[in-house]
Amino acid sequence: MSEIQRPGALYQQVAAAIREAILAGEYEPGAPLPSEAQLMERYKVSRPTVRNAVAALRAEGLVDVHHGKGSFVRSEKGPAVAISRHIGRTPAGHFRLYGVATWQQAEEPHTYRTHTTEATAHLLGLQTEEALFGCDQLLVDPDTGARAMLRTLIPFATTEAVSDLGKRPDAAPAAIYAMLTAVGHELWWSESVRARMPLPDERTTLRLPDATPVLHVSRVTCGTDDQALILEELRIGAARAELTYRIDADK
Amino acid sequence: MSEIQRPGALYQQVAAAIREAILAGEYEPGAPLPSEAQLMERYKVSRPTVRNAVAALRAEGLVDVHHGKGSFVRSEKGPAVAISRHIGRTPAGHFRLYGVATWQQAEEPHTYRTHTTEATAHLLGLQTEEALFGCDQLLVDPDTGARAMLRTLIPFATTEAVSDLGKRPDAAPAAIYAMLTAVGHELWWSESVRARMPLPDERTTLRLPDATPVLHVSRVTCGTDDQALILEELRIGAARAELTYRIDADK
DNA sequence: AGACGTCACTTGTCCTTACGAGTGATGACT
DNA sequence: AGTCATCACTCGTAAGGACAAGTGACGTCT
Repeated sequence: MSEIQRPGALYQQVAAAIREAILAGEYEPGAPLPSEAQLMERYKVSRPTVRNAVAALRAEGLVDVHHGKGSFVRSEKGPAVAISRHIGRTPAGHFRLYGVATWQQAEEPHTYRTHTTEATAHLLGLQTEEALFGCDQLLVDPDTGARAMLRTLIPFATTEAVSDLGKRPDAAPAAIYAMLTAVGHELWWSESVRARMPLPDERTTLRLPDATPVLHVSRVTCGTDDQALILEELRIGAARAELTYRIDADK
Repeated sequence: MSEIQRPGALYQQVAAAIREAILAGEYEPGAPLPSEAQLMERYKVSRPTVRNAVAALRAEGLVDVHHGKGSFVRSEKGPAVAISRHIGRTPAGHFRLYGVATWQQAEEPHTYRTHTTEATAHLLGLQTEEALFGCDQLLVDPDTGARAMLRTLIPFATTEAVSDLGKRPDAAPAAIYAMLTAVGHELWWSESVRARMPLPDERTTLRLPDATPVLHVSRVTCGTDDQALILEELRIGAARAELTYRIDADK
């Protein structure tokens, strides 16, 4: 390393130098970094050290690396999709879920039967091992190409009360809400938002770049008697999406 | 590698083998993995390959490594703190922000003067380079030790209308809302939630483990005339926290 | 002109070797 | 008994070499 070494490990010094250069605008977003050979030459370090430094920047999400081409400054430009989790109703009385409503199914929905786990039972207010309808969908935003995994879990108690639902567990959320309202439910929702690193299969199906977390949203839909009717789980790459909420103070 | 090699790189095969063992419950959460030397022996690979495999599992957040001790299966047990972003009002008319309200300041708040950037100007409905009050706080949940960074940005226009606010820009959010309500505002909030990997300084101040994203919440508080009054930005490690929202359909 | 093979460049993988540094237990010395 | 040095174990860092694999351009052959 040619510079004054402050923090500690060599590769961290190299990483810090490159990071500062990026944040200082020395390399434009999308522009290529020097090749590994050039970085070895510039900082007088071995290739493993250079690779270690670049790996650190990769883990921070600052740099994208393409095999055979080079390393490039990630062009952030913020989330491409704003998913509004605010739920409105059209004048005709139909529900509108802003954002996700316009998405398209990337492949055939997969419906199946399963049962509650410890986590899902708690959210739905049921015992464990109770039977559920399940439906997994892969959604795509045609404009941006952003992908999302949507899982809908419906207790048998709900489908018994709403016969249409048992026939169409793969219906769009808005349609499901309409069915529930048709039988007299006054709906409200409870959402919890988490973020974590994707598992390998999520990385591939959502087509996630390096170092991009997934937003994991669990929405429990409740009816008039405050009983949980449906559980929806949405997973989406956080690099491309943001969730928006509108909140009014209780009066 | 002793097993049949399917995917590709050796280290990925090793990583996959360990990952499956973890997910199959072969190693309990919190239990130590075999040491690097033992993994070299078991899979007949070199140390760099073993380290590469473990690094992959680290990046997935499956494994925690402690220098001098060993590698351990991360004990997830879900988020420790549920931060309710639902805003209620006490019978006396004071605001309550569930969750964050009980947090304590970990160090002295830092107040300063700054100006709007391209991003903040858009959220606040202002031009760029307009003057702002800023206040950065580091909050700690005494129960769980979870840490959060809270930044409050207040346009001069807001402090002029609410004289108390100019004197106490480091006030707690609930107190600020009370001040705004006292001058006749009917408040509502617009929040956007994103997740990304932390920058190095965020990693240290929030004391984040490996491979944990940060949840980044931007809350714009608006008054009676739907004009933006305040921008609050909350950053918190996603491994320990989840955000919860209650949503009612428009009627 | 077009198709295709080659070549130079890039990053990816894997090995060997060596030493530094944190941790905890063991055991000797005071 | 208590204190502290030592040691064996862990992971961390760094260097060197070698070859595989993806990419794009250049040049040749048809």
